[in-house]
Amino acid sequence: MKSPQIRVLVVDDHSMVRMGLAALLGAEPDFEVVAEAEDGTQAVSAFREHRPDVTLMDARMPGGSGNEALVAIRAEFPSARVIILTTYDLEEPVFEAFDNGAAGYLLKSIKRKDLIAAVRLVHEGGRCFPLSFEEKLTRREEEGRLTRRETTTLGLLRRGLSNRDIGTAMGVSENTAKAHVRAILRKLHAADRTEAVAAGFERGFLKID
Amino acid sequence: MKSPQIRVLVVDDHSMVRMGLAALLGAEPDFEVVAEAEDGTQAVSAFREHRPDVTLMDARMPGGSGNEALVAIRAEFPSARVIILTTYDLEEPVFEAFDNGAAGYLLKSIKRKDLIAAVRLVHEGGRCFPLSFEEKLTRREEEGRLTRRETTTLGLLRRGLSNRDIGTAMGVSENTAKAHVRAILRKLHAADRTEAVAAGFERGFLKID
DNA sequence: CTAAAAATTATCCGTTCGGATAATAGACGC
DNA sequence: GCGTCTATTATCCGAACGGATAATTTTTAG
Repeated sequence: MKSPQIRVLVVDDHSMVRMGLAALLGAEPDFEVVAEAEDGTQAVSAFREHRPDVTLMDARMPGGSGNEALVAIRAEFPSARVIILTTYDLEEPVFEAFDNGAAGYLLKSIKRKDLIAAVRLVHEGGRCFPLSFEEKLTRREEEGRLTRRETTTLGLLRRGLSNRDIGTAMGVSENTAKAHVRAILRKLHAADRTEAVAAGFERGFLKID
Repeated sequence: MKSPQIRVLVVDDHSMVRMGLAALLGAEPDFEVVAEAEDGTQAVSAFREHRPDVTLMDARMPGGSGNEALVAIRAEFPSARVIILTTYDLEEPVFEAFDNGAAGYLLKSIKRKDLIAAVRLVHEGGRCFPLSFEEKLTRREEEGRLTRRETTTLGLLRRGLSNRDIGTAMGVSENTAKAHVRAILRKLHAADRTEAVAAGFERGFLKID
């Protein structure tokens, strides 16, 4: 081992993805997968034990999202470099990863060459986010993100609740619920609550299951 | 090669999944990954050339779903044994795979041991579908599947169209559109069009992107 | 060919929605 | 302390929605 190794932690609930990543990265002589984890809890433990240079972590896992594990790891190790991996390019999870101090965000469809380059870049202190990310951040600032109450409201809209029932469920008046719904429609550019829920899924505010 | 090899074709747009599957299957002495493909078109070509015993194919790929490739392959090779792989257990894609003659349907979260067993089972002529599949099939028969027009209508609901606009878009009257919407609400057990769209995503009738 | 399923249209009616508008109060940051 | 953001509430009103019901035509399947 004369050249400095890049020590990588791989976190994904799918063993086939973990093995694939290990195979992809292992082909590079200066890469070393020092540990694997199946969920967020294991990820934090594994990070503590191995202190990897770079962590590749799936955005969605049973028992805590990748973003939760990211927060936990960076709370304990502020200099941790974590790249979030995802299947779909939904903007909300990217924003969360960015806000939580991720070093990068990559689609699982990335080609081997680009993956290697991204890990090297992050190892050297760089960050890698989608090309279209800047403009999305800009638009997010212009239009505003959904507030806590609006996020709750969107979750109730999805369940088919009327404004009245949303008010009851949230302990506020029907008029307040209506105000939240209108704010959602405006921010998501939706014509009605139905399109808002669809946009919620498309942009990652709402998740299946 | 004294023992008969099980020749496998792996189809997935993610190279890390292809490599992972190859690694998982390659560990078995009587398994051989004879080809890989990145999309449906390549899958059909690869099948023609290699005639694998079992094909493992991702349900969703750019340029044609796994189900489309499944139909194409089985039209040409009716005895083809194809297992559809998917990340989420959405019922509609499972139904499609079943209807199109898939030999099985597996979640990507499957453990190595179970994957091996499933491929062996399929190679021997068996079929593997989720345990909960029977009852879902039953419920599907009771409640009826969405018709072609209803599926179209659901896609327009998602876009935020009113009944009137749905009628215009489909070249029918507003009353007809309303009838389709009501049929959708009944079949999906949705209180309103908003919950119907959410159910559409959750059950795989609607897809992100 | 015939029975079942799908597609089409319509009316009535009470409920809900969404736009426009405005005001008050608490929290947070600088 | 002061402005911004969030949360809350309210009213008015036309448009849209969803339930109930029923009939006709077209298509599909056996």
